[in-house]
Amino acid sequence: MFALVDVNSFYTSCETVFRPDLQGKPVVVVSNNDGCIISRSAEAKALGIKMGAPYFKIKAELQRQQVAVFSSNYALYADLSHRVMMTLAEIAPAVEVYSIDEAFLNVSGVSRCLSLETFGHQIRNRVLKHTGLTVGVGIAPTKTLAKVANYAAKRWRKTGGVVDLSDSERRRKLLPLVPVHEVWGVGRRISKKLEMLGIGNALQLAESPTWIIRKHFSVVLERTVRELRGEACLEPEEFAPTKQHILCSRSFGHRISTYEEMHQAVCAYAERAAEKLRKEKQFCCVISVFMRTSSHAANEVFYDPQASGRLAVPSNDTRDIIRVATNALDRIWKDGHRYMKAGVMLSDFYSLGVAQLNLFDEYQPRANSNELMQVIDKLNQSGRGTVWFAGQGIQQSWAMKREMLSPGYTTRYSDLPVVK
DNA sequence: TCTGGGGTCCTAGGACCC
DNA sequence: TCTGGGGTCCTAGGACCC
Repeated sequence: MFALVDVNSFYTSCETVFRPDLQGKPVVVVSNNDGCIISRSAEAKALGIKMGAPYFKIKAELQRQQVAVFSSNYALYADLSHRVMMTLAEIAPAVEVYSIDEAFLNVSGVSRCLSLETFGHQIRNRVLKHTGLTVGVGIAPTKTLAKVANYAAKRWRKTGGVVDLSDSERRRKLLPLVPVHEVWGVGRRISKKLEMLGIGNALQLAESPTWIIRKHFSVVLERTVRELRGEACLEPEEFAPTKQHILCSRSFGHRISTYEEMHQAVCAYAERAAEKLRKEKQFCCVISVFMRTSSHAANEVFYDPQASGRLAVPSNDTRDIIRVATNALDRIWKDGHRYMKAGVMLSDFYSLGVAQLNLFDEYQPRANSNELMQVIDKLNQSGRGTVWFAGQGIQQSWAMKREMLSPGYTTRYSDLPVVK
């Protein structure tokens, strides 16, 4: 039995926890670079503000409606997320963190002690008390059904934020009320196709013959259908699987047209990617770099090249990653464009000890690499950027825009809230 | 002027092997 | 008239998730 717990309007809720004056008011959070809307409070949703709307297009309207706007403050969200997950870990037998604001709990066996619904309310109360955040809880025998239950818990007030779908009769009543595009794993394209086949709600999807699904779609949707019927296809995951790729990419605060600036950005992203790689305790062989101009600029040529390079020996040393990344950049750089974004991707990972050394390898791993990287990571641990490689520059005129950033309430001493 | 940043999995098609 | 049968690996692209 699974419980899916997720925080209501996570990013905006994080902001209002520290701004009680904004509770009950329309609040939104915009993406990196103050690009588009990525989180809305219930009041903002009620005003009809759309998810993903470009901020610059609706700025005037937001002002008129007196909507509070915040730049993304990931340091804050990550910290509150961690607190939520720790709280869940105290109550539940097993917690699988699924995203920054969601976790699947394995609640098998709980019903022997107390009703699952009661358990759901205990979770809500505890998280609210510890973090000031409100969660929804959906309980069911499969992950997909737990998602459906969670949707219902949010959608209908009278549920009190907890829905238990362990009873199959209750599922038969609820599933027809759930539009097919709200089902986990059914996105825009698939829901459109399903609707053309006359499948409009979750019950109709659950009752579709498997061969029809396989004829028109892939095994992924077949699994979804089985899960909706109550047949578990997705296991609880005890350990987070190791990543296949690590990507660091950003849009720039303004368009870049000089090689120097691009070189700095690629160095900075390579450095950050290497840091993530070390955090995963992995080593990589392949480093790719991409950059692109705006796809929205109608009268400019769209240019989005990509190049990659390979290390002979797997490494997670920032110096190796930067060397290959800048080398790849040199192969794709072209003057005369206004670039809006770039990124560095790492792939082909190896764990410590399993790397295959090249028989004729003349590059031996760098001496003391491990120790040096450890020192750097430790220095940068609290508040990024204590030490860095020269390549990424000091000024960083291209750095992303975050003009409405809230304080680091829980991650920075100087920003601690003061009670007067 | 101005449109995020991460990830996953699956499939099809091509190159290549015997 | 007519050209096997079975694989693997890689890549690009498409779908989805948050």
